[in-house]
Amino acid sequence: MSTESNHLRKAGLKVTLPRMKILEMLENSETRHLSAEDVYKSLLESGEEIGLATVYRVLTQFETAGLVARHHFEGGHSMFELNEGDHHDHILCVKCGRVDEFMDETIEKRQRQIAQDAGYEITDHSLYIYGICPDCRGKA
Amino acid sequence: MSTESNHLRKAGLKVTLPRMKILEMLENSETRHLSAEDVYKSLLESGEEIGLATVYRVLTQFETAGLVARHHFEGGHSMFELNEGDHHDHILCVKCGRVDEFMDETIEKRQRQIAQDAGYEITDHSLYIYGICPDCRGKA
DNA sequence: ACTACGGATGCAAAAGCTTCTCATTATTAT
DNA sequence: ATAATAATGAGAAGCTTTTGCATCCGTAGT
Ligand SMILES: [Mn+2]
Ligand SMILES: [Mn+2]
Ligand SMILES: [Zn+2]
Ligand SMILES: [Zn+2]
Repeated sequence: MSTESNHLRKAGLKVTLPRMKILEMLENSETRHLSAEDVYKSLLESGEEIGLATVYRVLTQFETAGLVARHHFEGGHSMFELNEGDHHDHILCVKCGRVDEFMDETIEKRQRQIAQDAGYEITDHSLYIYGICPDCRGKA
Repeated sequence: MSTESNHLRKAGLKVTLPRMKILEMLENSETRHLSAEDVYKSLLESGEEIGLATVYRVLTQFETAGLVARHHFEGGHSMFELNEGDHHDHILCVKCGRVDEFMDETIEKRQRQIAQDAGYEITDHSLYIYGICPDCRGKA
């Protein structure tokens, strides 16, 4: 029993070839953050004939199961990353699309306080910092 | 010369009826945060025959001119609000869609520090807190 | 006030991303 | 192995947003 099959079973999902391949893709990808299209194309390149609709369905199921996190970076389309349990936020380069991660307990704490002050029961939050990355700052 | 026409002229935009009406709509709307569709429908209801494409074009021009701010709340579509000069972030109710605003200098400061530490030249940021608002917490 | 020009508008078509439909196929429990 | 049930693939459809193009309008100059 591979680790992947166990993850799927634990999530209450049948172990199918598309789900296994997509999970492997997310685990082994160079870039942690992938669009559905990215996953689909990478699978095609590695010879797997998996439909785009299936990629979308499976990623949504993974999200529901807590296996992946979905992000809405600027540009409209969803980006997915493997959920390794640790919450973090993102800082993105507007020139080259690079994505870095960070976690700041001061910010997290202030957010909880702000929600409380406003009378909200907080369920989630998203914080994106946009800028020009070190590599892109050099180039004209 | 109305205030609106001056705003438009100052932004280098011709004073046209659609632009005037859209600007008025943003100024007088009950809810500060509107989608393009919201603006379009409200204009129809008040008897103005303005095309949806024009609403989108004008809102984008207003954004470029700094007259409005565009936000990407969860759900995908863009939301617009009049830019009153003051930066602020948002806390939204996932039940009823209510939107509240806040500004926290501690968070702003930490964001600048995080960008600097990562070597990024910060250009922008977006922070959304999601939760259940005071009104919705009572109801089952 | 009249003209001429360039920009603005409206409509319909198209684009881009995502979801849905449905016939076919694969997985799981027995 | 079989039956019951869920998953898949292909394409159609859905939504928001953008674009092409003919027509219209605002503006600057007369
Ligand atoms: Mn991440
Ligand atoms: Mn606001
Ligand atoms: Zn970069
Ligand atoms: Zn609410």
